[in-house]
Amino acid sequence: MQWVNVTIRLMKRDEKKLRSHCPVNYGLEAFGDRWALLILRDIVFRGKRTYGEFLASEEGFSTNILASRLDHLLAIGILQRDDDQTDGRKAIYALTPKGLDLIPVIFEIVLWSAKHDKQSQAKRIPRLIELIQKNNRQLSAEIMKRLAIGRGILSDYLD
Amino acid sequence: MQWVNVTIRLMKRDEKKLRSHCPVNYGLEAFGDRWALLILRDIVFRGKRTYGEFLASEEGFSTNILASRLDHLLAIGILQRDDDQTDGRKAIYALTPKGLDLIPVIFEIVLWSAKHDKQSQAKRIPRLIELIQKNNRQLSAEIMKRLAIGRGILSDYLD
DNA sequence: ATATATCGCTTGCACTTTGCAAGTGAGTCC
DNA sequence: GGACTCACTTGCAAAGTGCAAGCGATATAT
Repeated sequence: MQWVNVTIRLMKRDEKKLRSHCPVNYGLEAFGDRWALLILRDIVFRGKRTYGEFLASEEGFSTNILASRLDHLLAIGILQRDDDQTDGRKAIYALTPKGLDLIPVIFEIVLWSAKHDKQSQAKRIPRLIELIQKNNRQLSAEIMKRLAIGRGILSDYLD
Repeated sequence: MQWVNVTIRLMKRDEKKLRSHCPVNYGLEAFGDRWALLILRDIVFRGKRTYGEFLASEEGFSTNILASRLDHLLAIGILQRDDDQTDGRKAIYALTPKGLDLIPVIFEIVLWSAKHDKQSQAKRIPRLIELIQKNNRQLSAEIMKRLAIGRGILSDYLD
C-alpha cells in the first residue's frame, strides 16, 4: 500500500475572517450566539463559574455546544479560564474586562424583554429593572466591581 | 392500495414555546439570530426597507435565510410589512414600536464593538459613538422619531 | 489500597439548519 | 407582447445541533 502525506490547514471558527467590521456585525459575530450570551447571563446574574453549573441551566445546554461556546468565548477574550485551587478537576470561568463590558448590552436586552414579554420573569426584579432604566452605565460599573469579588447579582435584587 | 388520513400539527417556529421567560433568553429567542439583527441594523443605520435592499448587504444574505428571518420578525411583531403604493411588486418593511425599542440594544452593541474591535468601522462615525456614550436612551428616542419620517441615520453622522 | 463517584469534556450519530444556485409567479416597462 | 424586476421558493450538499454514551483525570468513601 502506498501513502501520501497530506497537510490540511483547518481554519478554526475564530480564525474565520469576519464578514465585516461593521460594529453591529462585529458584536454579533463575537458573542452573537444565543448560547454564548446565556453563559454570560449565568455568570452575571446567577454567579455561575463552572462547566457543571452552566450545564444545569434551565434552558438546557448540550454538553458539546457548551464546550464549543466556552472555547469560543475564551478564544475571543471574553472569558478566562483558571484551574480551581481546591479541586483539581474543576475549572473556573470568569469574565475578562472585555466580557465585563458586555454587561450594559445584556442590561438593555433585559429592559427590552421586561417591556415586551408579558410573562417576563423580570417582574420579579422590579428594583433592578428600575435601576437599569435610570442609569444602565452606572449600574453596570457597580456590577463589574461586585463581580470581581462576589458571585452574581440576581439574589441582591429579588424582593 | 389502502389509504389513511393523517393529520399532522406542524408547529411553526414562532409558536415553539420559549425555553424560558428569563429576560435575557426572551430577547435572544425573539431577535437573537445574527441575521435578524443585521436586518434591523440595515433599517436603522442604512435606511433600507425592501427585500432587495437587505439582500445587497455586504455580509451576504442567502435568499432563503433572509425570507425566513423577515417572516420571523413579522411573526413576533418587530417588523411590519406594507405593500409599496407605487410599485405592486415591492414590499416595504418597517420597524414597529416593539422593533424601535431595540435601538438602544443595537447602540450598546455598537459601543462595545467600537471599544473592542481594533478595525472597527465605528472609527468613521466618532460623533455618533460619542452621542451614544453620553446618552444612549435620549439619542435612541430621537432616532425613533427620525425613522418614522426619514431613511436611516448613518449618513447624518459620517464626518 | 481499591472501588466508586464527579468533573470537564469528547465522540458518534440522527436530525435540522444553512448556503448556494436555480427556479417561479406576479407586476412593471417599453 | 416580451424582457425585466421583485419577492420569494425549491433542491441539495455541507455544516451545525441535540442527545446519549464514553473517557481520562481527580476526588471521596471504605
